[in-house]
Amino acid sequence: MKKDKLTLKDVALRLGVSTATISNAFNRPDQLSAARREDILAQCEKIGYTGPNKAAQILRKGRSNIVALVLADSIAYTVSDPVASTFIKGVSKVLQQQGKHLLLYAGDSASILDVVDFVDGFICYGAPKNHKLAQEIVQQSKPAITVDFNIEGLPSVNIDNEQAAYEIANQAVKGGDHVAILGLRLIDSPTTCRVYDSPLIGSDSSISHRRLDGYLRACSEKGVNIDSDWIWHIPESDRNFAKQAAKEVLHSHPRPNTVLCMSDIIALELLQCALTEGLEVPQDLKITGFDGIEEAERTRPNLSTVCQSSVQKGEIAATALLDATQDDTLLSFELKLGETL
Amino acid sequence: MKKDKLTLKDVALRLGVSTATISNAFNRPDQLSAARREDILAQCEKIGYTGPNKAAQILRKGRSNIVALVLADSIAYTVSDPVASTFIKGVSKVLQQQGKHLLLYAGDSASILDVVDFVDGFICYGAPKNHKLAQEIVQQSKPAITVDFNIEGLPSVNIDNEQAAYEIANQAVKGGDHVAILGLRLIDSPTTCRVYDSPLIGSDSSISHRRLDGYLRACSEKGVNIDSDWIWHIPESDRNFAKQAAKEVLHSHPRPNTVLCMSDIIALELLQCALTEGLEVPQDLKITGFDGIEEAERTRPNLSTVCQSSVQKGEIAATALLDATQDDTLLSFELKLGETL
DNA sequence: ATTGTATTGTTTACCCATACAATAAGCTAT
DNA sequence: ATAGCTTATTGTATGGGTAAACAATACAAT
Repeated sequence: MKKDKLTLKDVALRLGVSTATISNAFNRPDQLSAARREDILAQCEKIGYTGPNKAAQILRKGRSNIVALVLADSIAYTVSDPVASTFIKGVSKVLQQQGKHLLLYAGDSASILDVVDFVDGFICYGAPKNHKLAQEIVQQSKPAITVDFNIEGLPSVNIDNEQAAYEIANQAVKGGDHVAILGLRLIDSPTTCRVYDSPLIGSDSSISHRRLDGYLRACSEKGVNIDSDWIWHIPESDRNFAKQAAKEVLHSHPRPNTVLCMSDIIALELLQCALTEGLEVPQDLKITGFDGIEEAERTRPNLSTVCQSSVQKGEIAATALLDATQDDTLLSFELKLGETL
Repeated sequence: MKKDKLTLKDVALRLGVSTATISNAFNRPDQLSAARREDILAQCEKIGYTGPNKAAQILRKGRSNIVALVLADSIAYTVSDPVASTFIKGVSKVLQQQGKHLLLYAGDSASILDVVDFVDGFICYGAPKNHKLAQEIVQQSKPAITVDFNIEGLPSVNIDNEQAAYEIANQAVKGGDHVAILGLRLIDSPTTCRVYDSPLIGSDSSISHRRLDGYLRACSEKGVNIDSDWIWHIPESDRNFAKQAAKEVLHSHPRPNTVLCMSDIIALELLQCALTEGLEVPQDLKITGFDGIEEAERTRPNLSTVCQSSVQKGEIAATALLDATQDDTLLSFELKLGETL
């Protein structure tokens, strides 16, 4: 079934040429005559040598063609998140075109040390749960790029979250409305809860902060005040957490008539809860989402939300990484005004 | 920001011990005294040596802690498929527990040659589009395991698709019903179409064949005949392809009153089309799915389907791979009788 | 004092290939 | 024929580390 793998040396011996020549035949066509090169490749094919050992190449060349995608959370969580998996889609498309491979790296891992020596670069999607991880990545000399968050020293790809949140809130909120916000990762709590006076987590540039700022700016302009009692914290964009928050909002007194949600998943859960409880949307309750996932278009009523192209984000991020771009990229977004307003 | 990376040799020189000792301090605690080991590790920490270079370790040890997950299709497609991404969830959970890393590998790639030298093993999820790929993997001496398909020479993880299909069909089909089947990857066509007399693709053990066999057995037992005109081919479990097939079925004459779908995605598209067209489910149309995805529980009416735990499948596959299990694993399934029957 | 046995640390060969300098061969111009 | 220049090929140092064989030391038992 399997003979012990041939090495470059074996082959060189067998063909009576130097190892350098075999290596050149595979890697640097300009270093030898075309005739000999073809001859060598043909012979290799015949004896079953499929090319230089990749592990050795990684060591010698210092390049593996592997790009690590560092996710905000666990892999398990990420692949089931429609926004994140769409992002991966974009990334993988570009990587495949460029002959690169994709290593998924959980953002709650202890350290990147066990891959940093061989991966060609890092794409960091969303602030890793483990802050140390982000720090480690900055320290490295490997190319790296961040998406949906910023960290001093690395280029980033993002939309203007503050502006996007402002614009959608602007569409949703009317003077005199009673507004609640269902936020993502606002405070340091593993469970869904109202924010109250808890200190906000994450840097000021985190997307949640930016979105919150945008929401508040829009409300403020309409003369609507939002007390932190009416801001909910949801630990991750998970349906169950979202559902719990949704129920709390709907059962709170007085019930808000407008709810700004920091993700479509959250908004859809809220929508479903509201319908189940017999509320009329948008008459009794206006809802906005964020992201523009496909599912949000299929619901009845369909969701009003901020659409950003996660696929494009992935493509841009991967391209920028491979090109070693140093500048931040600001992507566009657009509002989708659906039937929940 | 970054000093040139320290090597084991540098450190050995600096600490005045041999490289082997430093290596042992990191890898084989039993090879030196605890005191010295701690001293060395402390010193390393102090001078900023974080441990042996992983690229070199991969070459020398012949092990990388990277497992390649070879997907049936492109990565882009796979991550957006609920079944596949749930599977990844299971795989990644186990790998992370074991300190392994996950490399996503597209099943339509040209070859595995560019990773085979360094990955520790392969998990093949669904028959790769590129048949050569599967062949290559069998040829390797690396551990490998297949999921949702079989290939001579590799252990597999699967459910009894024939029996599962038989049982759900058995619940759905009554004597005198007019039954259609919406099948997945049955023939060699890139578009949705009726099967007619086209030759079936894939081996006899492919899940689609097994499911088809199960459906037909159940129908046959009820005295229901299904002509191949009433079997549709859908090239992949994609919503658009599914929708197209759904429409064709609903507009065909005479319209079937029972449709057996080889995936929940297909079934849900059919359900939505049917409702949109004003049909009553299940009065006018009975529908069965396959897989048991979450979304199928949330629809109204919710779907009758075969539930298999993709997470578990992933866990089992990863575990079996790491344990180098050689036996096939047959997982259980269960019927969920929802409101579409 | 001598031998035997653990324990600890070092030497050395090896993992597999690539980059670069050096050599050899072929050719032109004088 | 010789110097000078290309082009094709090879020798060798290097990438960073590990495993197995080996040497050295410490200590107990004889």
